[in-house]
Amino acid sequence: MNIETPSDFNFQSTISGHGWSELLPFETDANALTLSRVFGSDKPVSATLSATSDGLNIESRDAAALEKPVRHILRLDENFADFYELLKTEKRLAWIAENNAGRLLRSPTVFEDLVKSICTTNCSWAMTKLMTTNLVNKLGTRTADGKRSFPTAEAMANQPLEFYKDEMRAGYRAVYFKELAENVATGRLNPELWLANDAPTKDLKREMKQVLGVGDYAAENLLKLVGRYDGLALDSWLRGRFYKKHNRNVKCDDRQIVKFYDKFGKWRGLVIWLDMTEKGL
DNA sequence: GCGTCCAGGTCTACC
DNA sequence: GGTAGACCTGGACGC
Repeated sequence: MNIETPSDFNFQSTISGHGWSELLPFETDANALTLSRVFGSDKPVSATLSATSDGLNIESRDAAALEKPVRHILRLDENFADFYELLKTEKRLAWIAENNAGRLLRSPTVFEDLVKSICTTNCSWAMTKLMTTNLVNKLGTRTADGKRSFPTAEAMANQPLEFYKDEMRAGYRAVYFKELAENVATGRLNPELWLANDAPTKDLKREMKQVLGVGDYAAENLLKLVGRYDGLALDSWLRGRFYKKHNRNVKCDDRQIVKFYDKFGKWRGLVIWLDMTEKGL
């Protein structure tokens, strides 16, 4: 099944724009230039996405039902015209609009992005991949072709604390996942509402930080994934890249980094991410 | 082989 | 509101 995509959509840029495509149930095929994953959990179905000359192909036994979640994860309905217009003020960032970069791959649910964001905190990327791989492979629903879905909050809530320590290898984060899953499964917390929340970003960020394990970095990363880019989501990796690219490889205060990107206003979080991930750095 | 450090931070106690 | 110290894990590194 083929679906239309915006004229400024770049499939490869979207799936390789950040590390999410490396985390199960996402899988990429560098040779075939495809993105695959299992959608849904009650009746999980596998799909493989690839760019075509006039849009995007969804290869799945239930492709029609997947158009909405596919549009969501690839941000096909998000408008980046203002962002590309703003970038015209800075010649060195022209490559972003030229490559139609900026759409950051996200999960079908905010819950999945929330769990994964916590998995990125205070550990190497290898550990993040290990934790998410363990979670999906040990708790996800298996499809007919042997793939696994991302587990539901209910499935996670049913697991004892030991699962997160001994099976997922989440260490001290175990209590975070257990509590989060129970809160979502019982309806005390509904992260999906953050997508349509029209409160000021600072208020939404404060709400996100109510979740145990979510601090400034994780909250600002989540804000980007729900379409708000005014937080920088500074972490050690991003700081290191900034020092190298813009400060002669010398450490500096976060306030200097914030000041550097302040002129990009509500898009500053996206600008710093793209600036720091520019090829050749 | 062993010890130390650190990585895509956060929480709590304390001031 | 700002800061110090603790916190799981596993890979990299030096010895």
